[in-house]
Amino acid sequence: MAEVYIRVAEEENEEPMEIPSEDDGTVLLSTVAAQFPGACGLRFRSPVSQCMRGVRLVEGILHAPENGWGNLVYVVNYPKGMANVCQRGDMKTSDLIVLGLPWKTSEQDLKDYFSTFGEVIMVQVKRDVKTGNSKGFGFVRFTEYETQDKVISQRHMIDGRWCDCKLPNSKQGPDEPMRSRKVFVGRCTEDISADELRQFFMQYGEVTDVFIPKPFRAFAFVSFADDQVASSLCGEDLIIKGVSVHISNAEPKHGSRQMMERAGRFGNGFGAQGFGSNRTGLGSSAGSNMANFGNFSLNPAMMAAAQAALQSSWGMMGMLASQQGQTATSGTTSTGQTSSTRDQNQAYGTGNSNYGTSSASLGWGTGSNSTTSGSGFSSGGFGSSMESKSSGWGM
DNA sequence: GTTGAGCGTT
Repeated sequence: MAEVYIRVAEEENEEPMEIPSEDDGTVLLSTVAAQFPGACGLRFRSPVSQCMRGVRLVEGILHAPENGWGNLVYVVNYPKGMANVCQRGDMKTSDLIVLGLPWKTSEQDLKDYFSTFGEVIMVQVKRDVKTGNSKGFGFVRFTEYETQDKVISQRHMIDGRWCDCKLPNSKQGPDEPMRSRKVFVGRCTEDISADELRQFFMQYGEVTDVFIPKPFRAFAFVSFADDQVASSLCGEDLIIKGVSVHISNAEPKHGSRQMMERAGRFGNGFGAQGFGSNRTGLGSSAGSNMANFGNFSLNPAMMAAAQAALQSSWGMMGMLASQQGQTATSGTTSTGQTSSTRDQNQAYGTGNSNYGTSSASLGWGTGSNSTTSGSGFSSGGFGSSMESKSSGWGM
């Protein structure tokens, strides 16, 4: 079957957009989502029953109804609660970090490249102060928010290497609740590509990042725009390309700096000792069921509540934050997928597909509570535990 | 083979 175009619209009566099918007549959900970000499926009104019908979706692939796609208008489905949620961020531009630059790339190169997207107001290549050598990353800022959005949503071939542009850690939503939007995908096989993972998981909600370690290690990470989507999948065994993968919560990445910064803002050295201890939940050490943090302690009731709320350590941080009457902050910075390791020099966009975060300009609820402060917990007792090795919460 | 790179001297 040859490629055809099918008509897709946001609503039944809106003007449809034509999107292409694959050679075999199926349509990729990712193709739909490219035009309708966040889409998780399609439906159409059956000429026979006059009812809305869902289009069959298997692992990211939409299959035509019995008599082909025809001339019907297909309506986009969004994960529940997701329609129209998108655009509420403040539409201001901010610096974007550009990761993966070739050593040789200059600021002029950057400017030349990014100017093809829109007006550039700043570029930087970060260099070693002594040697003047590029550190392999830089920053760029655009005039138009639209441009920024576009640039974030795709990968970039700059001087022969694939680069990712994203919001820098310092700009990442400070008011986001501290819940993980990322899941761990265990038992992956090598033939499951990042591309396929994205297409597959898209059916549950907007996917913002896919990470597959290289070399192959039989697991992956998938990030969603919505933490509820992530947590709803945890514990499930899903079949992808006939492979049963296991979904669990992503543990805090070791050695993440932004979380340590965050933890600092809570006015104490939390991140480390007690809560950090992975897998087992609260690492309340031995003996008493009073977890002791220096001269601050949690009573058993709090511990119980925490235990209960605890799918991942995130719950705990959230709880602690709300104890202080604050919204917890998230340290999420999905590390974008960058293909090669630096020194395998130029694995030029090798097959390994990686994505920058998708456009997801999910507004970080503007303003509101300040993240500083910390009255609640300061107590001088354990600020020092910061350097403990379990202290990375950043994702 | 079940837990990930890299984030800014102002």
